[in-house]
Amino acid sequence: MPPRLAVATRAETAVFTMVLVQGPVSRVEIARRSGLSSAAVTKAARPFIEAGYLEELAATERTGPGAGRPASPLAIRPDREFFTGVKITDDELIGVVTDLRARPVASAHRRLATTSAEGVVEALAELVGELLATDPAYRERCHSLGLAVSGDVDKAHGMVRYSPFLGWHQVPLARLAAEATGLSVTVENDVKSLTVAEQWFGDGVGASSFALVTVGIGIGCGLVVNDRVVAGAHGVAGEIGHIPVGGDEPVCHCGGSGCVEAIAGTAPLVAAVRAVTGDASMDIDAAIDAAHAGDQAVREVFDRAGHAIGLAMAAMANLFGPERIIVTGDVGGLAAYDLFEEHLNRSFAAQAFGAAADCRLLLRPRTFEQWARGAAAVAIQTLFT
Amino acid sequence: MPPRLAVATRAETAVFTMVLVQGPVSRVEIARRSGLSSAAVTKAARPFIEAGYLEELAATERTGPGAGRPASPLAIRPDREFFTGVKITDDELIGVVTDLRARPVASAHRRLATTSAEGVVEALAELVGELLATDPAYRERCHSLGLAVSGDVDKAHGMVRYSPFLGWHQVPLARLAAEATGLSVTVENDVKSLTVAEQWFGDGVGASSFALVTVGIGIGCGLVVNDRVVAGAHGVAGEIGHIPVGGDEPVCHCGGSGCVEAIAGTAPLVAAVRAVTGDASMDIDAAIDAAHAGDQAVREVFDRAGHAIGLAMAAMANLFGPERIIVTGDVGGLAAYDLFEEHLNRSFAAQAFGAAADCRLLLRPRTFEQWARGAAAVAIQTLFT
DNA sequence: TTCAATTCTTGACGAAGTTAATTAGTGGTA
DNA sequence: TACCACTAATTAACTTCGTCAAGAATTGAA
Repeated sequence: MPPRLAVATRAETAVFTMVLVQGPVSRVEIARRSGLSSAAVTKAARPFIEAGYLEELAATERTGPGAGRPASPLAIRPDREFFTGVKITDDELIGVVTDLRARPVASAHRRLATTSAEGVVEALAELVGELLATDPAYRERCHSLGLAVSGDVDKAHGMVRYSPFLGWHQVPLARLAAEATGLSVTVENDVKSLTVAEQWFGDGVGASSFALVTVGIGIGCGLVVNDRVVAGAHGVAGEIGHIPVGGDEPVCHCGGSGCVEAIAGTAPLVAAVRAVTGDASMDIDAAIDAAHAGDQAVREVFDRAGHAIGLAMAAMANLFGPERIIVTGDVGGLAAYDLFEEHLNRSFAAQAFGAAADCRLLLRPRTFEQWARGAAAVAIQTLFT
Repeated sequence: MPPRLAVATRAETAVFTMVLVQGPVSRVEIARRSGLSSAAVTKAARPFIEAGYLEELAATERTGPGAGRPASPLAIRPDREFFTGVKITDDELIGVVTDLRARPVASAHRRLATTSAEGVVEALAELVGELLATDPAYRERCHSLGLAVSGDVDKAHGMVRYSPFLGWHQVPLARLAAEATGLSVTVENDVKSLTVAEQWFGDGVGASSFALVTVGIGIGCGLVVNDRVVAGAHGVAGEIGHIPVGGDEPVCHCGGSGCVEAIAGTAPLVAAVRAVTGDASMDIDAAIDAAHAGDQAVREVFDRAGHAIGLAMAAMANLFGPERIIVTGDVGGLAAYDLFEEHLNRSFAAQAFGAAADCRLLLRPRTFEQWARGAAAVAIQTLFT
C-alpha cells in the first residue's frame, strides 16, 4: 500500500476534487472546466494515481464525430480510504463508515446513558472501535473521524461552544475524541455537515449556491453561497425556523413570535392536532395517520404548517437567490411530507419574488444515517481542500 | 505622469487593496495580515509607488516599547486617479466624480426627459462631460465610469437584463455608455453598488459578512458573505422587502402577502396614514410631520412599519448571521428613521435568534449622492481585483 | 559607541504552472 | 494498407510568483 496523500497545490485540489465530485472525467475536460493547462492536470493527477486514489478508466465514450485519440477518464478509487462519521444526539450515537465518495459501507448505533462529555467520548470510542472492526480494511485505511453535533460549533478549533441538547459549553471535542480513538477528528454543526454532504456528494453538486432545509422536530437550514458554506459571524446561521411568518400569533420557545418552528415544528404541530381533535394522547405518528385517514381538521393543521414552511423558504430564496433548495425531513417530517407538499409549494411560489421562484425545489428523504454520513463528508472535505 | 497601473498578481491585489481599504499600513503589517512574506510586499508595492498610486509616509507612530527601525507606512495617493459614478433613476441622473478612496470631489444632477436607452445614454454622456470639465485633472486621470441601475443587472456582460422602473429589457448599457463617453464602463445593481461602497470604503470595512438595508420607497438589502457580494443565481438576491412578516394581511404588488414593503414601503405607509387621518391629500412628508407633531394614530402606523422592518432584519440575521447590519434611508426614509427606530430595534432584538442578536446595527443616513458614489466604488473595485 | 530591536531590501532559489513540441491512439480514406 | 486528420496525453524548457536567508537601514537604550 503506497503512502497516504493529501492535496498540496491549487491544481491538485482542483483535479482531485473534480474527479471526486464530478465522477469520471478525462484530463482535457478537467483542464477545460478548471481553467488549468492540460499539462498541469497531467502533473497533478500522477501522484494520486501512484498513491492509489485515482485510476484511469478504459476509454468508453466516443470522443467526437470524427476521430482522435480516445480519452482515458480519471476515476476515484473509492475504497482507497475510509472515513468514519458520527452524529451525536442527546440520547444516541449514529455512526457510519464511508468510502471516499461518502457512501456508507458500515453503520452502527449506540444509545447514550449520559450526555456528559466524558461519557459520550467513551461511548464514541467504543462505537468507532466496533465500526472499524467490521472489516480489516477499515482499520487499516481509515484515519479520519467526523463528528456532527447540533448547536454552536467552532470547527477550526474543534470546540463545541454551546450545545443546548447536550448541555455542553466549551467542550474541546476534537481533542478528546482524537485522544480516545487515535484518529484525526473534525467537528462540525450537524446541519452544516449535511449541507457539505449535499454539496460534494448529493444534490448540491454543480450548484455554487443552494440551500438545504430540514423539516423535523425543528426547522433548520444550511446555506451554500459562492461555493462556501455560510457560517455566521456569531456562530448562528441558517435559522430558517425562526423567521416570523405567522404574525404575532404563536409565541416561540426562542422568545420570538410567529416563528415557522412554532407552527410547523413537531411539538406545536402535535399540540395543534390535539387541540382540534380534543385527543390529548396523540403523538406525531397518530397525527399523521389521522391526516392520511382524511380528518379534515387535522389536515388543515398540516396545511398551515406547509404554508408556513413555504413562506419561510420563499423569504430565504428572496434573500439569497439559491440555485436549488433541497428539502429533507427526518423520520416524522419525512412521513408527513406529502401532507405539507401542496401548501408548501403553493406558498413558496406565491411569495418568491420574481426570478427567485425559478429556483428548483428537490424533495429528498434523508435517514438518520445520512446525518452521520454528513459528518464523514466534512472529514473528507477537510482532508482534500 | 507615469503610466496607469492595474493589479496583476495575487500579492499586488492584496497589498494595494489593503492600503486602499485599511488606510496607511506598514509593509510588515501588510505581510502579517495577508500572510505574504515581507519580501513579497516590498516587491508588490514598488510598481504602485513608481506609478504614483502609493506613497511612503514619514514614520509617525512609535514602533514599540523598545526600539527598532521605524516603519514607513504605505498610503494611497487618492488623487492619482478619479472615477465617475452615476446613479440612474427613472427621472434623474445623479453623478459624482470621486478620488481613489471613493470620496466625492464633484457632483451634478440631470433630469431625464425620457427613459429610452438612447435618451438616457445621451444625457449620461452630457453629464459625464460636465462633471469631467470641472477640473482638468479629472479629464486627464479619469478612465472609468460606474453605473448603478435598479433591477436585474448582469455585471459581467454590462447588460441591464430587466429594469422595471426604466422599462428596459436586455439593454447593453456598458457598451452604449462606453461608446458615448470613451470611458471603461461597469454596470451594477444600485443596492449592490451601495453595498460595495460600504464594503471597501464605509462601515463594512473589516467585516467579512455584513448586510446593508435600505429603507425608502421600497425596502432593499445588499449582502456580503465570506467577503463577497451575494448575487443570486437567478439575478434575485437581497429582497428583504418581500419577507412575509405581516401574516396574510396586506397584499403586496409582488403578488405575495404580508411583505415588509407592503407595510413599511413609502406608498403603503402613506396610504395607512391617509386612512387613519381621513386626509387623502397627505404625502410622506406630511405624514412624518404629523407623527413628529405627536399624532398618536399616525405614530402607530410608523410603529407598525418599524416593527415589520425589525422582524425582517431579524429573519435575515437568523439566516446568515452578519457581523453588522447597516441601515440606511433615502430622503423620506431618513427623515422618518427616528419614528421607526424604537420599534425596529425592539422587534429585531426580540426576534433575533441567540447570538444573532449580537450583530451590530448601524444607522447611517445616505444621500442620493451616495448611490452615485456606490457606482464609482464598483468601478474602483473592478479595476483593482 | 556598541548592541538589540525592528523594518525594509536584495538576490538566490524553488515551486507551480504555462507554452510548445512530441508522442499516443483512434477513425476515415486513397 | 498506408496515410492523414484529429484529439488526448506527456514531456521538457521556460516564466512567474513568492519564499528564504542574509544583510542594510534606522531607531532607542545600555
